[in-house]
Amino acid sequence: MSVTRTEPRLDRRTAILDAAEEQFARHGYDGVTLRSIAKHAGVDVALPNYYFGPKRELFDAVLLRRAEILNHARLTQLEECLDESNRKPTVEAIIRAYLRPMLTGEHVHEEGWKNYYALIAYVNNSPEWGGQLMTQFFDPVIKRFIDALRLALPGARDRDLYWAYHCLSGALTLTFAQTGRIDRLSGGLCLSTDLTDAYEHMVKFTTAGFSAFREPTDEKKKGRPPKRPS
Amino acid sequence: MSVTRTEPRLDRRTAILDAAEEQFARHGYDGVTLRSIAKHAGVDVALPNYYFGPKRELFDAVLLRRAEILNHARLTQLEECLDESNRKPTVEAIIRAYLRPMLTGEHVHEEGWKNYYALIAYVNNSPEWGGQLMTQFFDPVIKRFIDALRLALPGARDRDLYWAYHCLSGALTLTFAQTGRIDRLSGGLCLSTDLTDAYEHMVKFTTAGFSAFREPTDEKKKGRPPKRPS
DNA sequence: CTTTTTTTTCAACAAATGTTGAAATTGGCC
DNA sequence: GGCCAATTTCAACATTTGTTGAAAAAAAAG
Repeated sequence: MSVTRTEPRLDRRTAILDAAEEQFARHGYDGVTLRSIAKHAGVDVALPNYYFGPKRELFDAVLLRRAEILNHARLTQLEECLDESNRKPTVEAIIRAYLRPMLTGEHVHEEGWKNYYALIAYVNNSPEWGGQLMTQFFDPVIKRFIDALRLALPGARDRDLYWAYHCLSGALTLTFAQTGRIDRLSGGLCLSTDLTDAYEHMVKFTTAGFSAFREPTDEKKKGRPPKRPS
Repeated sequence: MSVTRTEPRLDRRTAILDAAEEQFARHGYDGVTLRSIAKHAGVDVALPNYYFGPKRELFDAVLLRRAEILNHARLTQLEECLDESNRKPTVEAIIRAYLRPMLTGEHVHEEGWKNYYALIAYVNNSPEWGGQLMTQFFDPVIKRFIDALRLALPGARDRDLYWAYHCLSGALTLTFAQTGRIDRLSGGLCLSTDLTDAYEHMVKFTTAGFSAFREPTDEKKKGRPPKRPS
């Protein structure tokens, strides 16, 4: 029952998690077999089942492992940003707090974390699990960021903030999907592996995007006078 | 060799394509079996192979079927926008030309097209095929849009435009993934199925995002915000 | 040491997978 | 009708899949 001592069984366990993380991120849930995971982890086929039960629960375990760490890192950045600004944060500062842990954090060059982020990109865009899993693992923290954005954009409607976050989330996850598309499209001018470059551009783009909702515009103002009594 | 008359063989063929489209969009390439496709199409298991060859070529056929139509619709909108503006288009007009066919076009309520868009969302974020397939099917048209954006943002660097398009693409594909996440996150305030609402918000967000690159900021000049002349 | 518990291996299971070749059916054309 | 080609069905194939139970090995405990 020792805690600090490196228990040998954990080596196999984390090896399985690491291998599963990489495989799931690369090929998706159905594109991966337990046998390939076991082979990459250097263990027997039956071992994943011994530790994690059925395949689906192994998938959840992979997702859960780093979720808390990421959430904690984001919340730390957010509170720091709120404190420094005396609870009057700028939009850019909030977005940087949100993106920094993933794009310029300390573990940004660790292969394991990159695989994890790619996996999140897969999950976020998956019609099967996107809604359920992202809500379960990340939305509590996202709500905190929305709260902060309300402070930075007092005029904006909630609906606008949610849609804006939707855009931010889509851009971020596409970045981590690491498809290499932007490399080809730009003829090598942009590198999908250059996360620092991606970070600066995404900050600028999404900050402007959020700020566009600073004051709510009349929704239906396309040549027809609004019928709403206001 | 008649053209207009509905040839009976085409019924089975398109039934297979429709079923494959829906299944692939919902579960991804590896999450779908030829048997489930055949069952949904109401045909024998061997028929997909007869028409399209191996599974992977059926997948490509699904992707290809509507790609040209979508590309054509987008180019039409773009040229219209360029003509109307005397080759001095606004950013917003270009973005609307890009999004309109998918979000407010005539076939926006056809189930087949919605499935197709969800499939593109899947492909765009897939590390396996994202780079290859999106480049092959869509990037020629995207380059035309980048050209137009250069007209609208003469001061922007090309690298900025590519990254900005990257953000737009990520937001758009997440919209079509139809995960329902924004519904839960917003507590029902936003509906992922309300494409008109998504359209207006994405236009506003991404227009501001692109416009943020109107003048290139000095890359390494953190403490000095540039003064916009206006 | 012995005993007990935990971990790992091994072999095998039933079910499901993509694919194929031959047979059966259909439809068009003389 | 008969003939030919295109289409569809059927049955089966060799693999591969996730999972399991028992045996073996390793580790921990006494």
